[in-house]
Amino acid sequence: MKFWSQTFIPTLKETPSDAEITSHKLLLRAGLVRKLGGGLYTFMPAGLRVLQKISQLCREEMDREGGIELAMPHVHPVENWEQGPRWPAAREIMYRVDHAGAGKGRSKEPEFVLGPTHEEVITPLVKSEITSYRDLPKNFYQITTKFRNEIRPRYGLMRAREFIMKDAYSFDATDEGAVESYHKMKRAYTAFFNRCGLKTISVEADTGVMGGSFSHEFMVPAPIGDDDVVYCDASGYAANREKATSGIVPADLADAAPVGALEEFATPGVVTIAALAAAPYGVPADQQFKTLVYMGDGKPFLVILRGSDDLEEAKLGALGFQLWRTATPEEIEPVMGAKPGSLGAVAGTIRNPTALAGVFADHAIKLVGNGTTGANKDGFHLRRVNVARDLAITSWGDFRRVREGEPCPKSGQPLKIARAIEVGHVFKLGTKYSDKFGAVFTDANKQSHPMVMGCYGIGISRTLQAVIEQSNDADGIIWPWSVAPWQVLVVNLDPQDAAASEMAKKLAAAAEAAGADVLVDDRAERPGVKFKDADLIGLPLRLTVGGRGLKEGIVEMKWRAGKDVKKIPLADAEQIIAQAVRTAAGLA
RNA sequence: CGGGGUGUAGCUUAGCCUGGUAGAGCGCCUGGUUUGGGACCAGGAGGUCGUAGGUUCGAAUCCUAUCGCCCCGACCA
Repeated sequence: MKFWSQTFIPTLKETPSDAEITSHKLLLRAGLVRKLGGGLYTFMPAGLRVLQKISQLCREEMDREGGIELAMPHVHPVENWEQGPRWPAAREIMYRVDHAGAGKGRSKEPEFVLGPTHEEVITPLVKSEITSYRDLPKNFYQITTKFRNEIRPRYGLMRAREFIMKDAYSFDATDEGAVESYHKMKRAYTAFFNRCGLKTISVEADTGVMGGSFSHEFMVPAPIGDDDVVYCDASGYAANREKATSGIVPADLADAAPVGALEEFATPGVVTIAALAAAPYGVPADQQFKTLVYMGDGKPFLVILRGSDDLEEAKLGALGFQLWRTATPEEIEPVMGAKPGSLGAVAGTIRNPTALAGVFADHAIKLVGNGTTGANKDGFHLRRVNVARDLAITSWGDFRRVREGEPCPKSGQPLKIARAIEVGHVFKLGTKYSDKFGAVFTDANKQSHPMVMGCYGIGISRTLQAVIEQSNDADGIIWPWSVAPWQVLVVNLDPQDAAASEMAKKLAAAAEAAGADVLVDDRAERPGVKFKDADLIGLPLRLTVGGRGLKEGIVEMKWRAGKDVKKIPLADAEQIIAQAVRTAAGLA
């Protein structure tokens, strides 16, 4: 048992002004963390306990599915990253570490980076250590601090520069094996989040910088989330908005026959979809083609969408570029022949079509059939543009952003969209990393193959905050039994009184013997302060010992999540408490 | 990086517009009274007003720059 006076739980009556969301406020007010700088937090004693409990649950679930724990360095030689498949994209989020005296030496400046994840470390390791199919599959994991130079740290631990993550890497001999490893991890994640008392939904996700063939994210629905989840209750379809599709695009290209010859018309000053939709032109947005110019690994390419649709930028990842961004007007004009606002993809109107890396069309433009687009001549547009006849399309894809209410691709029912926080992510990577690093093995037929990989992350510190975000009330945190810093709080209202202190210790010992972690509030504070703090720090079970109760021959028992205060007779108290603890632990 | 906001005691903040010796509440220290839901009385400590320039007889207040932090957008567990 721990006495409050012997540890350090600096609670705050007032909310620090730099916290905005509930969980961040409670982290600070309950004395769980303190800020060092933007996205940098000290875990205070109680916060550290929660972190350790969550880590332990994670460890147990990983081990259950065959995970093997190890610990890799935080400082990585930059060469590992230069060799890896995602250096151009990853370098921007990595902190660089130069050794003392860098730049003074005669040879090339050694350079290190702080690890944002560890594919570039584990893959070379496995390459040199594992060469036979007999040693596969393997799944290595660790729970460590990760470093990312976040563009914008925010919401306390939700998006930090330095955070705790569980990362795992699976290596299989076959694709089927990799799929099996992937499902084991999905299972482990589901079990882990359940044990943390966290309601999550798993959604299809974009693979992003990671690369890889498919992935799922574990999301906690919350209005402050960074992601939009698109879902359908009827079919169970759920996907990150970056990845989500809708059933809105059934049209066949053949249905849209040309309706006449192309015609150019003057549109002085019209540079937006909305302006062309307004009088005097009156071309509805969904009858326009929107032409966007992007730069992919240094070369321009076009994306064509319905005028009424928005681009979902993450979907451009399917095009195979390492890096992409919107093109600047200076880059656009020499290629297209016009400034943004008058652009189009009609073959023959593009000034320098050979400069383009491709023209990529969203399926939804089939719904337009014949529409209006820019003439690649400032102040002019073209009408009666036919998709099949006039547009110089390299390939088709899904690039549009899904909107709420569009039909579900599975059930046809209206899709819903909700904000959510990503707390876990599983990727099937394939051989992207093993190819790059030469992580190969020899099979039974003496043939050499690249290992098939997967990688799996859980934001441990983020999970901690997500639990608070999901489990609190106006008075403070309501910890689930499984991750509470302590599970039982014995409030001694009269710590100067020997009998009360004796009883408090006795009850604490009984709870502890039954398997609970116990905190005893022995501070010389007024009762009001102690009750307020008890609610704020949110331990699941509260026992109250005071002179008044002792005179009556009772102590009080109250669950943080409930309202009832039970008076229990002193004679039965130890037994009742032990029973309550066992029951709660059994539920956890 | 773009847009918006903000910086005054450990915390929450007033004062700034309209320049004139920096105020309060909480917390902290001392003494007393209290004692079952953030007590009361009396006394006390604590602030180069983010930093640097400038304007002015005089700057927390006006101007410029700079830094930190918070919020909105693009990236991530």
